[in-house]
Amino acid sequence: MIKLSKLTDYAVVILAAMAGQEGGLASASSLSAATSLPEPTVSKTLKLLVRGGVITSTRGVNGGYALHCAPDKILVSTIITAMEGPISLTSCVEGSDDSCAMEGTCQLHGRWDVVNMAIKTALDNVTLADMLSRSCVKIPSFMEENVRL
Amino acid sequence: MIKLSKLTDYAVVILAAMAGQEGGLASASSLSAATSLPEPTVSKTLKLLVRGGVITSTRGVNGGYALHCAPDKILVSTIITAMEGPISLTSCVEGSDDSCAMEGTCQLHGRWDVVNMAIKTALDNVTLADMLSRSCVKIPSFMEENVRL
DNA sequence: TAAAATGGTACCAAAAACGTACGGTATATA
DNA sequence: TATATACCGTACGTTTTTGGTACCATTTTA
Repeated sequence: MIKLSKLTDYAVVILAAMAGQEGGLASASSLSAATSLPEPTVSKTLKLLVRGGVITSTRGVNGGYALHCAPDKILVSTIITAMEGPISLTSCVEGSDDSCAMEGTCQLHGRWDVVNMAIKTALDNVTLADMLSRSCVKIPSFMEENVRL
Repeated sequence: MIKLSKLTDYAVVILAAMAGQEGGLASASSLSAATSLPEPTVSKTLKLLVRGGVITSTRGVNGGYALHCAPDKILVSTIITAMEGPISLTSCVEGSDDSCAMEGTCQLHGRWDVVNMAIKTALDNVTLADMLSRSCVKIPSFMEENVRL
């Protein structure tokens, strides 16, 4: 089904809430209230986003989270990578620890990188802002020209 | 991890074997021998590829499988769709049976379609032939021009 | 009629995802 | 300095998905 995890979906919902509120830090609990998502889940999601560099965190009283940069500067690929790890479609390419089981016979070892790069490029060209724009009138950046890919 | 299932990986390996052998039909058992993959797995994979229209099948004695068209006409998106179902990243958009749990609060219901389309477009521009070309000199079709996506 | 080959379905074990909980650490304020 | 707030890291049990296999039905040729 080539689908993303629910956590990634939540991430965008949460980021949308953060982008919506003007200024200041947002705590995990306030974002939980804003999104109607359970607090532990929100917290878990935020931690991953911090680790991925999508948002920043401030500890202590009055602490919270904030977008690391403007929504139109946050790439969807960055969000997905933060939530799901590196974007690579097959186990052949992801890690070097266990080499492909059919090393000898597999005639296209690593050729998935062609596809991986295509997807990576596609995701690099969609920003959080593209996803947030409610009016369907706006044309996402990747459709502005008559590009083939 | 946004990764494909192993079956999809096997599919490409099998398709490579089919593209490699000149003419005639290939049976599941012969493809099993050619790829060193267990026969039941090969069989299962082939069934899905037939259903997806990637290959054709002939029943009965001397039957077997054949590519539906030339490798450079077979899109990676077609292969992936055959093996994993429709390409849509989140459950929000895939089926209409269970509507999004946070219908009211989710402010970007369906906005993943922007990303889905980007990925679909990317996969539509890579063919099986692109993946099979062993010489790294060949430039995949989607890289021929200076496209942004 | 028998053999070869695909078609469809069902099942079990393994792996991954989901949701949650718990203890730790940093920081502002009283 | 004490305390409350809020992030940080890890771990655990349940549920879902995937992976691999088996079984029987159907089709076609010799």
